[in-house]
Amino acid sequence: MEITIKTPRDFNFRRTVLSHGWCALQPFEFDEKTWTLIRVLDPGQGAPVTVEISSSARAININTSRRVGKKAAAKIERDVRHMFRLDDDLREFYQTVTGDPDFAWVAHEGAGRLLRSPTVFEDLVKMICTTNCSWALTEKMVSGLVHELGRESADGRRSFPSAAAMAERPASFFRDRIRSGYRAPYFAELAQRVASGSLNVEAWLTSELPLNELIKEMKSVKGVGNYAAENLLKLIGRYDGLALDSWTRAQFARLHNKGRVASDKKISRFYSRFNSWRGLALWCDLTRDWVNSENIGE
DNA sequence: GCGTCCAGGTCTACC
DNA sequence: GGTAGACCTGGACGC
Repeated sequence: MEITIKTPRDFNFRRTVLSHGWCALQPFEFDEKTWTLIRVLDPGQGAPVTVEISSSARAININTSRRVGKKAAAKIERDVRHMFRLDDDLREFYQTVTGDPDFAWVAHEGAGRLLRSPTVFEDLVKMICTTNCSWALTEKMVSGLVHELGRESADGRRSFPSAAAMAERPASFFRDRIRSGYRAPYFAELAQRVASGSLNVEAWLTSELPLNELIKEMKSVKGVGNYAAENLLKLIGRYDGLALDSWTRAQFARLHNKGRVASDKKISRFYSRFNSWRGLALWCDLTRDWVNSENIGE
């Protein structure tokens, strides 16, 4: 079964898929030969569905692993729109960067839409998995969660586990089976809070809290510090924070400081001209070469 | 084979 | 409020 979604004029499928590392973290799978993003989605009723997502002229095409009803199809479309940020309005951002010769390419290529998961919960858990470890360990922890606790689609692939599924497991499970180390009690506590309803992380998407209060709420989740909170903010559409980490600092040094370590203040000054869009400007700048000139187009 | 370092940080105790 | 030290894992590296 195929579902087609029209895309905005300034949308770039390839830039969005490769906007950051999420496309390599399960349940996402990226087929670079066919430029197809594959993952399991929970349609809300019945078994999970595997979707293969590709693009054509001004459209995203979704192939589902089985036929689904109207409600499920609508849920899948909502999830894909959410993941690819199709409803994000980046016109102000593009106007801002177009005035700068070194950043005009961002608008020209339609960069700036950061791929996200269908739920804030999934993004939050994954973000904690990226902290203080190698990318290989991040992949190991995330795939462990999917394989141990995800629901199975007909083709054997699995969804990302729900908070309820994770809440059924003790901290020892996350330590011994997921190999998440000191993060294990954090996952157990987070899943309990979300599953019980005492913490509604999905509400962050539409929160009208001032930035500082929203960050404070995010940091009430153990394992979430400045880096994780600022990256989560980017995924809910707020780009004030730079989310500096060892990789972004090294990349900035390479691109803008002749290979020498730059202070965080210097990095902050460099992007300050982009005001509330500075976090997104930084990310686009440092990841520009992730998509080369040969595969920018659709 | 073994020890050390460190990676897309965070938490806590202490000052 | 600022900071030092501890915290898990696993791969890379030097010996």
